[in-house]
Amino acid sequence: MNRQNRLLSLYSTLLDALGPSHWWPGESPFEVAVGAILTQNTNWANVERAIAALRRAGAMTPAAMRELSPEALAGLIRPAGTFRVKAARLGHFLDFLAREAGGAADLADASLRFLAGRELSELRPRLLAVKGVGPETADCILLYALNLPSFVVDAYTARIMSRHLFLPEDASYDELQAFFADVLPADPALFGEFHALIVRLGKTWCGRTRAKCETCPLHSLR
DNA sequence: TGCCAGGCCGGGT
DNA sequence: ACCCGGCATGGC
Repeated sequence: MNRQNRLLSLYSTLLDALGPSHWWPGESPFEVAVGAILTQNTNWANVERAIAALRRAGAMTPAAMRELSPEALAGLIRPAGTFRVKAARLGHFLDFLAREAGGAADLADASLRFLAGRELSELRPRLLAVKGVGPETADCILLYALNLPSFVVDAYTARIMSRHLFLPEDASYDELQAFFADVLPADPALFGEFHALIVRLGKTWCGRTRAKCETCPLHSLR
């Protein structure tokens, strides 16, 4: 079986076992992007507390968040962990948005409409140039906030590909991304659902240790 | 009680 | 081009 068929077969197995994902959880493109930064190396349950605090403070638009002092922003996102680092990273992302926006009106709502219609090949390098936005965060923003077909790779992807499809454990981000993107149709809905399924599988069965490996829905595929 | 979670950066080899 | 320590909360 070729790579495309193996990946599509993996995809249907996951979809059958877990059902559709309804991802990324978020009320707006801006909130999705904020969540992508907050979830770096962090449990999503803690990110939700931080997002709730930002909403309560009325800070879930670029303009409103920019009004906060770094200390105030850090205080609101404290439950997400590494909060001083993440407050600075959100600040850099807000600066990026302000540079890309056409005017103040663009920053007043959470739609990020002013980024719609850009080319993926132009936008990705610009996001990667933002301090605190690495490849996974950039791809999450591109895919889930802006609906552009950029395949997202994370720790679960690396583990699952190495354990179930025998890719090298030390495969790089770009290699893993190309493994999917080179053979799958560049469809944001497919990319989004595929990554969501991988994370949901990973949370339950594919942690750093192999404790639950035996009961994984993919175990029979090996 | 440690270990872990949907990474990334900066400084050192 | 890698390798590593730091960042930090809350759950199991």
